[in-house]
Amino acid sequence: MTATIRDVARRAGVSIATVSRAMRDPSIVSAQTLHRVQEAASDLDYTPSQLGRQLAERRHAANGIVFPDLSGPYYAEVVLGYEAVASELGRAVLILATHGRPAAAEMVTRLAGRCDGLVVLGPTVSDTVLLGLAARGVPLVTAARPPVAGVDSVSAENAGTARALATHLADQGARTVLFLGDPALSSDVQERLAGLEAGADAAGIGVRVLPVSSMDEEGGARAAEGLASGDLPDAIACANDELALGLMTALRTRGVVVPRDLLVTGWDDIMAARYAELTTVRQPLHDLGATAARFLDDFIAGRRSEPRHEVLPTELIVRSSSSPAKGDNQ
Amino acid sequence: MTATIRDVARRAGVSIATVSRAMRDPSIVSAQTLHRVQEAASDLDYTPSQLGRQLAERRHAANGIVFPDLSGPYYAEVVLGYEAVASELGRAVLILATHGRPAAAEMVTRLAGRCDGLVVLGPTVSDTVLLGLAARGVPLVTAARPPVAGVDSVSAENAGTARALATHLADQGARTVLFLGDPALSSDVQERLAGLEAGADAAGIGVRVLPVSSMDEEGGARAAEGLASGDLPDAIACANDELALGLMTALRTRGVVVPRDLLVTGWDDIMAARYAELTTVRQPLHDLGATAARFLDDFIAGRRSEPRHEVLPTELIVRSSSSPAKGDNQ
DNA sequence: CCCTGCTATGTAACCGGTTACAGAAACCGG
DNA sequence: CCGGTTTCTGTAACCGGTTACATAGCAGGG
Repeated sequence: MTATIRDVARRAGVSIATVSRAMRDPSIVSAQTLHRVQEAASDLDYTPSQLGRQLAERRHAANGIVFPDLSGPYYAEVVLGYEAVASELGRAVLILATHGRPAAAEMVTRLAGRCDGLVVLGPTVSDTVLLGLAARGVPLVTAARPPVAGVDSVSAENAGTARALATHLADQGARTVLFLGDPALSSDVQERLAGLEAGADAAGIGVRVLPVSSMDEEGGARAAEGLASGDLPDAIACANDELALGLMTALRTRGVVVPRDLLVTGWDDIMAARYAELTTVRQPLHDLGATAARFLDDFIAGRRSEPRHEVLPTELIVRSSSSPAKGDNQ
Repeated sequence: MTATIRDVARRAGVSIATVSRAMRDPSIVSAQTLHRVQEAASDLDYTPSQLGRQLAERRHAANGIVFPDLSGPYYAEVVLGYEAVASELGRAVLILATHGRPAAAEMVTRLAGRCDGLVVLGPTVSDTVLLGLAARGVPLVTAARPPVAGVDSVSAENAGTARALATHLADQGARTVLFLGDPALSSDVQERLAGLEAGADAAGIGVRVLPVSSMDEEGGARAAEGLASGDLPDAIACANDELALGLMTALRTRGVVVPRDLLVTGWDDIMAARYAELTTVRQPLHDLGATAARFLDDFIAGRRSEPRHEVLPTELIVRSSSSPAKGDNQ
């Protein structure tokens, strides 16, 4: 068995209190005692038990982060930004992927019992669950999902850039735009659609909506199959890049040439979008996670006043999928 | 303050032992008592403290996973596979990204104190650190790095598929192959190079090695600049996809046409490789993580006998970057 | 020389659970 | 009606730390 503080105390001929003090703050122990304790500790290869410490201090020194998935580049990058800041602040990071499981609520609640605070990303659990946690006093920050009353949130701007996207498509000569994605699925999608519609209205062009079975390449490919060849829109704005990529690939096999026959845009600016020459919107993913981590830390440390809701800026990236003029290069 | 087991016991008029029993195994408590305890617990909104429980049970019910980074799709996918299995086994997952920081060893050691076991991926900490942890009795599994004596490991096959890759390049008519990547950087790279050389030898073609400054797109782009225009090899085999993608993009701006002038291959089969039509090698990333999680669990549960070293199969994916015949489609 | 104040240390009460052990109550067959 | 089980519950000792409070020793000022 591994050595405990009592073993060290016995060996050094001091009390456990002294050992504890020597470990946490060497300056409050006499030089001689310190030396004896350190000797005993290293002899026994002693490492203070984090559990004992945490129980006594009544803090976990850990934060949790909950996300739907990690297979896309999206959440991975957010998690990474989060981890970078959290570990800098000396907190461990617990992750939980919900994968749309129905037991998600229970899993999140259990997770909340293991950490000092939680960041919840995207469509993972219902607002009810979050309100329940907040009521129990669990420090909470949401990211990439609609703000919940009284809970800090961080998200990326949607409507404004979507509006700019509509303007861009109109500038490229599009008269009819199809929005590919299910607004019911997430508030981000809703906001993107709303912005797109606003921009389209202003430019005097029309927007139709086509829901998808899933927000991945497969969903995009399926949507492509469903499009009537005779009646293609001028442009298809997809709710994310994966949809757009799947769509473009499927369209190509049908002989539709992008952007000549049809403009296509995505959202997220994942790495593959660059190589597919896909026009898209870049989000500050890393920052999203990092900001969430800082908000959470402020909250835990009691430095927050009112709930904050930060919206980070996004950027339209025009590539050749929506802009024949851009040629084949970026 | 949140309710403790003693509050519940007092309210239900029973001892804390009874409350504990009622919470963990309702069947060993009389129906009447159970009801009273449950009532009291729900009145007080009682949730057992994980910390108290963990200390008493002397287990964390959590595993850690250490990786260099999460920005590429590589580790993200492995982590995800790991998380899926671990959470199924009822264990929380703690993550730690080392980012090549020198303090990594200390961070890993601290992490080890918070979980029942650890999976260590790739170039994160030295073998010495791992041996130290193993000696302290920390259950350990390594993945995507060379096996350490006495420690379970999981990795993906390198040499065999690299050999197949060399054969493929020779079949495509390449006489000279340049390997792009620094073998000193990781054992995976070493093995890939060794396999490539073996295959090239067998096919009677030559291999040169060009180290890179970094294993990302930037590194690939820099390497492209360094190539003498007059003296291009027939093929460039890159140590990973990002290098290959960066290289191809840079070559294109120089007017070099792939695959007409030069064949290029990567390794990993990240999503962007598909869109760039890059020949590459697919690794079972999700499986890598999942297998590591199972190994670790077996170890912790005491079900292991001898250290195991599993090598998962990989698959050569030929696309048009190395195969003019493939045309522009996959 | 005594009193005061400071430093270094020990004692013991936590933190919030689990569980070995023991005792009480109820139930059983003979 | 009695001894032996079985079932349920309580007592108390952990798990491994932190820390409030008490105390001893010692230096310094009056």
